[in-house]
Amino acid sequence: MTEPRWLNADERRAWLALLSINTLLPAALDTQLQAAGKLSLFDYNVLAMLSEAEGRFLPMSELAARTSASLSRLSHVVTKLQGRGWVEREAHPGDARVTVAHLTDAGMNTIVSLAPGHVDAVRALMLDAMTDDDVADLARIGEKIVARLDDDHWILREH
Amino acid sequence: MTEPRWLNADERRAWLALLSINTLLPAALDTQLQAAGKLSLFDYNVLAMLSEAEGRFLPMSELAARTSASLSRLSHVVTKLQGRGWVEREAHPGDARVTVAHLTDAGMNTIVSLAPGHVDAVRALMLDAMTDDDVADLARIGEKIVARLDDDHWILREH
DNA sequence: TTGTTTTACTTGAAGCTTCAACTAAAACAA
DNA sequence: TTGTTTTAGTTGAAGCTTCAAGTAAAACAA
Repeated sequence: MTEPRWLNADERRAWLALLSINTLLPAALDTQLQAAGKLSLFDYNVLAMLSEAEGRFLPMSELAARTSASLSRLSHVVTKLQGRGWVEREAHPGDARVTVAHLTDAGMNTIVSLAPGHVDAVRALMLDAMTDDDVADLARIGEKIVARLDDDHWILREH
Repeated sequence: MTEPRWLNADERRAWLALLSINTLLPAALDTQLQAAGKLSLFDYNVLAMLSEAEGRFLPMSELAARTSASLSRLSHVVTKLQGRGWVEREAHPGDARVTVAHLTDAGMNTIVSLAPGHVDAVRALMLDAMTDDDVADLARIGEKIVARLDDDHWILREH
C-alpha cells in the first residue's frame, strides 16, 4: 500500500492558480468578444488560425490541432461560422477524405476588426500584470507543460 | 489613430501556451475523473473545496468564489451532486437568503477515494514536467495573473 | 484483386454552461 | 414606517461541448 504523494506548498499554489486562471481568463475574453462581435474565444481562435495560414485555408484536422480542439467540436463550430458567412468548406484536391476550411473575405474583415480589441484585452487581463522576465518564464514553463500534454503540439514546431 | 501594440515573440509564446494548456489540461483531467468516478473536474473541485472547509459546508456564494464559478453554474451542479447523494442543501440560521451546501459522508468517501488518482494525474500532466524552480515561478506568476483577473480572489487571502 | 484497417470527418443526442428573468430576504434611505 | 436597492440564490431556455455511432475514402495486407 503506497501513500499518494501530496502536493507541497508551491505545487498547490501553482496548481490552484492555473485552475483559477483557466476559468477566469477565457470567461473574461469571451465577454469582451461577445460584446465586440457576438463570438466566443474559440470562434475567434478558429478565425485567427485560418487568417494566419497560407491561402487562408487549412484541413479540418490541422485546424483542430492548431486550436487544440476535437474534430467534432470544430466541425460543429465551422458549421456555425459557415452560417455567418465567415468560413467555407471545400474539397481537398488530392484526398477526398479531407475537408478544407477556408476563411472568406467577410471572415477576414471580421477578424481584422476584432484583433486590436482582443489583443488589448489579453494585455489588460494578463500581460500587463507581468514583467518581461515573467513573460519569458511563463513562455518557457508553459511550453514545457504543453510538451508534456501533447509532445508534438503545433506550437512546439520550429518555425 | 493609434496603432494597436501587437504581441512580441515571448508574449505570443506565453499566450499561446496558456491557451493550449487551458484546453488540454482540463480535458485530460476530466477524462481521468470520468473514468474513475463519472464526474467532471469541476464536480471534483466542488467536492474538494467542501471537504477542506470547516464542518464540510459553505454558503453557495463562498463555494462559487472558491471554484471561480458563477452562482448559476454552481446551483445546477449542486443539484446534480445532490441527486447523487454527495451534497445536501441546508438553510443558513442567521440569514434566510443564504443556502449552505454540505458535503455528506458519501460525498466525503467519494473524494477521499478519488483524490490519490487525481493528484497523480496532476503530477503526471504538469508538475512532473517542471523543476522545483519552475513550480515556484509558476506559482508566483500565476498568482499575479489571478490578482489581475480578480483582485480579491480567495487564493490570495493570507492563511 | 479483395478484404481489413486506418484516417478524416460528420451527425444527433445527452449533458453542461451561460444568460436573462425571477423570487425573496436583508440592508439602506427618507 | 415605507419604499428602494442590494444581496443570495434558483430556474428554464438557448447555445456549446462531448460522446458514441456512422460514412466514406485511403492505405495496407494477403
